[in-house]
Amino acid sequence: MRFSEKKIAAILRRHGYKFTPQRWAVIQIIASSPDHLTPAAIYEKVHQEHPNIGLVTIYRTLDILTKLGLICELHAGGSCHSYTTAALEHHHHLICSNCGKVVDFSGYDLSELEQRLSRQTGFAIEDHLLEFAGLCQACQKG
Amino acid sequence: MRFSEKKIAAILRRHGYKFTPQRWAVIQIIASSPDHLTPAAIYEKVHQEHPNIGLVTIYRTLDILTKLGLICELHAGGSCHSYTTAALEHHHHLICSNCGKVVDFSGYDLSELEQRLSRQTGFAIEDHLLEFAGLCQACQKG
DNA sequence: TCATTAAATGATAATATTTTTCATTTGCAG
DNA sequence: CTGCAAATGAAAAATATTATCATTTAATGA
Repeated sequence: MRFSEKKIAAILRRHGYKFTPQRWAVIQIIASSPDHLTPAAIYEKVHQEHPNIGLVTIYRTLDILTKLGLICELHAGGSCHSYTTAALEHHHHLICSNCGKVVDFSGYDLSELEQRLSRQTGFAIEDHLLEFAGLCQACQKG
Repeated sequence: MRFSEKKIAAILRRHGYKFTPQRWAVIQIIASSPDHLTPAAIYEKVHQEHPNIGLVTIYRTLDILTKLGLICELHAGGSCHSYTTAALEHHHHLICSNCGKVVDFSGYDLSELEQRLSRQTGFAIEDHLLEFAGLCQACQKG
């Protein structure tokens, strides 16, 4: 588990959010899954342990956690609203288009390109998205 | 206009699709817009000139055009199901998160990184997604 | 520890988005 | 021109997302 309960609680509180069992449950489910999950899938999994939790809470929680950078939204590989746990440092993703497995990678620096684009286009670049999709080793054999 | 009617017709037919006025209308609307459009927005615009066209046809057409590479789906900048016209060569996107304007850029080669990742992870990489988001020059002033 | 309060929750309903189905129409190959 | 497979439009079904609001709860400070 990448994040301790205490750390998560602190991060939430620092930003004015409360640390609730529902939010903790969502984080745990996402962090313990090697692949990416849709809101519905997260709901189902969380629901097993916390039968009272509502889907709406899942949506609200996902919004907050994304904003805080505790989870990441994925886009490549045909998964438009799926979430995976966030690493502590800036990173990018490699996604299996068959089983959904997510591998983080970092150490690839886009800032030079970003500066070039900024200079050429006048854009004030705020964010970027870099994802690779393909078949993981296991799925290639299948 | 990047694509001539003849060229589009040929591409569609070559892949076993018919060249219909509806499809042509969708392509024209997307190609003539500097920003990216959601299916609903495309529907509205197309609907003005072709009042009989249905939203379903828009969805079906977008699927096909995406598959053929004639249009691109965008993801960054909070636009999850928006489309923009495709350039002929491989390229990436820079998107204004305020007005939605899309600027293509090319000449940035990710194949080295792709090979490195492939080697390190065993993935058979098939595709990638690289998008930048920020404020365009005009929107920075506003 | 306990009372207070603002934030969060769950239930429900409303909205928005996307897909299915199917009868009818149409592009286009022969 | 004709026949046929493919495409369309309309309606409905299925999904996904957001809004509303009464109730509950986490966190603060006495």
